[in-house]
Amino acid sequence: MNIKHLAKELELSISTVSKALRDSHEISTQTKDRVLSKAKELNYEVNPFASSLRKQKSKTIAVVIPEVVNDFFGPVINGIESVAQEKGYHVLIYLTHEDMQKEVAIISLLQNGRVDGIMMSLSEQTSNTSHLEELREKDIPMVFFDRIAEHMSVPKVTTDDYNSSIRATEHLIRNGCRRIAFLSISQNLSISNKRMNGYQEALRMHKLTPEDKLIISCVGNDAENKQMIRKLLQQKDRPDGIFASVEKLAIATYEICDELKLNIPKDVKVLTFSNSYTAPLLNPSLTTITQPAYEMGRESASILFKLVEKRGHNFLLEKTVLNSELIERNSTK
Amino acid sequence: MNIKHLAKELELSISTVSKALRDSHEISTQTKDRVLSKAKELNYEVNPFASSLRKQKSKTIAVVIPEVVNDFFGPVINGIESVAQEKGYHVLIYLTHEDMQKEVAIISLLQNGRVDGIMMSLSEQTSNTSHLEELREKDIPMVFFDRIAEHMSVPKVTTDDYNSSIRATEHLIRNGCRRIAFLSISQNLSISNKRMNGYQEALRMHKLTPEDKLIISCVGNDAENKQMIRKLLQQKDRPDGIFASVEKLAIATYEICDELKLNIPKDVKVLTFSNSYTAPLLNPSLTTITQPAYEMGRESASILFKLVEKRGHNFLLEKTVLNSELIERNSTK
DNA sequence: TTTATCTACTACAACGTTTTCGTAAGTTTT
DNA sequence: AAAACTTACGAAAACGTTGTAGTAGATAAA
Repeated sequence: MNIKHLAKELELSISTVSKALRDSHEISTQTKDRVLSKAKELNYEVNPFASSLRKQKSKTIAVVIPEVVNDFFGPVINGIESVAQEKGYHVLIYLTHEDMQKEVAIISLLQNGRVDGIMMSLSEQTSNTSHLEELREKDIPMVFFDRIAEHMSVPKVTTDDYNSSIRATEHLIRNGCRRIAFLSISQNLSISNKRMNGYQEALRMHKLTPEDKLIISCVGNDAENKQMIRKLLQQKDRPDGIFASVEKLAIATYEICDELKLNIPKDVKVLTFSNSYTAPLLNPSLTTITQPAYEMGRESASILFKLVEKRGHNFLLEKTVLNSELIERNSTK
Repeated sequence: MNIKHLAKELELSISTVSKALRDSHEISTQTKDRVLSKAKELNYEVNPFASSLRKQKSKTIAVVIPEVVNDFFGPVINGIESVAQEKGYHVLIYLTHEDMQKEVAIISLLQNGRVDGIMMSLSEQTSNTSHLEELREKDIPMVFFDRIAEHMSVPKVTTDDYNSSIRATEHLIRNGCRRIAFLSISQNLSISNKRMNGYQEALRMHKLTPEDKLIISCVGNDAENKQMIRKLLQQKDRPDGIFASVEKLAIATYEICDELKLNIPKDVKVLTFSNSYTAPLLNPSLTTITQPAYEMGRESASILFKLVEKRGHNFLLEKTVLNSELIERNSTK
């Protein structure tokens, strides 16, 4: 079933049918009705490739993210997908698995017009962005969210990582912590640095001197990270507070505390960025900084569609910052 | 940059260039080398729409699932994506949000050849499958996973829901439960029914009579479901064991127990199907039946690709069953 | 030497749309 | 009544590939 067949059935030209289907003013109402009903009868559907080829538009966007097994990216995708569904767009998903090589390969797949726009969140390992600059030259609209490339002139949607980290650190200080460790992930990642800067600033504001050895760079696999946390907590002058920059490090901390028979929050208070809905049910319930993940997906997708639908909107090159929420629970009591 | 331009630069015909790019034996090695290096130099990439239009293949599959904010579908997508990446396929994602109307709309989008194959898991609300039969007629390869349509002759990948439910129920009985409630989701869903049947069979095997009022159908929203669980646990002859068929109902149960000051596992033991990695950290740690989600994604994607790549493989119309694991923790001690 | 077989290329017709440019009627304006 | 416009349609040229069929020229077989 193609438009040619449909046209023959209707004894009309292909052009007329095409125009009728797209509700052109050049076609009379009766003809449109005839065409539409015949199309439904034969259940004709336009061929997306022919259409995309001709119009040079794919009605598709790509979402490039590190992983999906994660309480943050899940709701983000949800938000993106909901906007896409409203706008009649399709969503391709690509996972980098925190691997820069994979990220480069994926970006190179997207150079050829397969998608009208790209939403992305960088991998932990991404240390330079030349692959993205290259994409930039092809003029494919793009939006960064959460894990952004700070220096690129592309719209960015983030949360208030710096400020919420200050608030979180102050919360720990207020609840009695004096030696607070920070579990960081990649130093490539803007969010990791922002969060760390907030942590350090809060310490300074409260006359506590930031110590380098209290900043643990957890860039390895799960087992390696756990070993670093174990070492940290086995020291004689172990920290009395732990600020994890991502959820998986807080989970690891819980496991290590269990192993070392350290009581949370008595021996050490724990707090993390997390969107897990099981945080309130953990033992003890976990204090979190929770990001508006769904809204972030919706917001960044909306920006992308504005960019896609009318080019040259350079005034959109701003940064959108959404606020995270500090939810105090028993792990910092 | 298209193949025409590239051909002109090389002073070759379009056909020659096309064949050289696709490593045809008709082209000499020197010419191939020239073409490849020139293509790289001008960074030419083949237009996917022209190619798909001509070849009637999209190198794309669709994944249609109820939601993504969920510890089960996350790893499944991961598995699917990893196979797709190996095979050079693209992955479109569509969320039904457990809404049959949306599912129908999405399926109708996929009728037109946009994808070479479809992987799907039904929505809770899907009560009939006529929209899928229609798709079946178009001869688009399809694989069901987890939430399958039992009666359709399409390859299906599931876990051993019936058997693992028997094991889980027996575990509760062995640990002293005599009045075990089952929290079911949609009665449309094969998995829900299988799980319930396993539960009932285990009761019978142990001479416990299944009671209808101990089967709670949680088909509403979160608040409604909680209300049903609250009512269940407020009865004078409340159950001493709860078997939740999905994780969200176990979480709700935890919350209600907290509210009603009921101790898990002393007052009531709780067990659920779940893939949450925080289950061991909950208060108390949660006994789960854990499905091999990642493997399920990989397995079903592999089957789909076999179907896509060589049609007529009707011997693949089997059902693949993977085994879930019962992980005993403190909520059933 | 003639005929058959390769080798390495090219021309061209699809694939199914969309859109520009015509153009016959019919309608309105002068 | 001629000129100018509208209305409703159709022809045909893209969009960028791929694969079939064809063809020179070279080599091998008869």
